[in-house]
Amino acid sequence: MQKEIELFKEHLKKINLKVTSQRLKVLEAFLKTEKHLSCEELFLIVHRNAPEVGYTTVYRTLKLIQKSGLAREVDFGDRVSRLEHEYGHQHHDHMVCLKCGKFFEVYEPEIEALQDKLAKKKNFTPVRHKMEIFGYCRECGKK
Amino acid sequence: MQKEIELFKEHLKKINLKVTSQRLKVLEAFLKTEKHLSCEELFLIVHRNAPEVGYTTVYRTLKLIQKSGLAREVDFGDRVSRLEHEYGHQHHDHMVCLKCGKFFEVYEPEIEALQDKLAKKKNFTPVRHKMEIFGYCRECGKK
DNA sequence: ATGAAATTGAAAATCATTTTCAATTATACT
DNA sequence: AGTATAATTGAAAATGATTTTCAATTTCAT
Ligand SMILES: [Mn+2]
Ligand SMILES: [Mn+2]
Ligand SMILES: [Zn+2]
Ligand SMILES: [Zn+2]
Repeated sequence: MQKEIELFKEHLKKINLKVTSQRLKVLEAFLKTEKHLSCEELFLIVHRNAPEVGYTTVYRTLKLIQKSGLAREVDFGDRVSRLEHEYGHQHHDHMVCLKCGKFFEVYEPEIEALQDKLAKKKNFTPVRHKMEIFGYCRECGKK
Repeated sequence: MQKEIELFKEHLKKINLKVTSQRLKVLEAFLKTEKHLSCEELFLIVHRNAPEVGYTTVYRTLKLIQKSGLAREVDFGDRVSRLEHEYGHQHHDHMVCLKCGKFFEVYEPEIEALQDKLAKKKNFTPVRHKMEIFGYCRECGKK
């Protein structure tokens, strides 16, 4: 976790932003929680131990965490932004159950390779992609 | 276009909803515009010829158009819901340029097949999926 | 220590979308 | 054709996530 905190501080320095206790508290709460967190969920976690940190600051800090490369946004189509760990985590995509809402992380190297190939064929320089398969999980699929 | 209108009317009948001039006006505007339209964009188009149709009705009708199978929602990550034609159109995914915002429709059968295979492997029953590749288009990629 | 520049949190604003509700309209059934 | 009933309508208000505003506070290079 120290490595991540250092990377975050470096990122702040690089863009002339200041290291504040609020920002560190938000970052640490994010790092300790290995989940796909919405801003609100993270605010509630931070708020428990540090009620002095405002909602707005959590929002703003989450943007910084993303930009520092420690997190990426995931979008399950419900119009709520969620963050997942990026640093030290392999890229992956998701399958989302339309009934119970559970989701599963998936990674298929063959698909990843074909995506790059497809982009190249179209003279497109890929930066990132998003793939979500919606359907019914093992339990919910049994009708 | 008549075929689509018939399908829409059938869908309404099936769920005991009424055929109204407002709904037909919204549908026709959608069918005539082969674009990835947001609700607001479609409202403006409808409004030109039929200022009596309200914003809310456009929203509500778009939901019906989706449910009738004539359109599907696309999500380019900007928190705005857009609809594209579904009926008579092959499924496809998108590549979105991070610089100029242009997007391209892509279809790669090998990827589609692997997605299904992946789902099956996880005992997941796929219903639909979404794949977007973000990056730089041919023009913007040249720096 | 000092001061310029950045940060903060509360409240207000924004923006897409959804809900509410009283007035209007479509449709099934005389 | 007339009527009853349930659905529909549009304007306005509500919602909910996110963003902006701003005066007070804090950081950090000097
Ligand atoms: Mn994940
Ligand atoms: Mn498309
Ligand atoms: Zn499920
Ligand atoms: Zn471009």
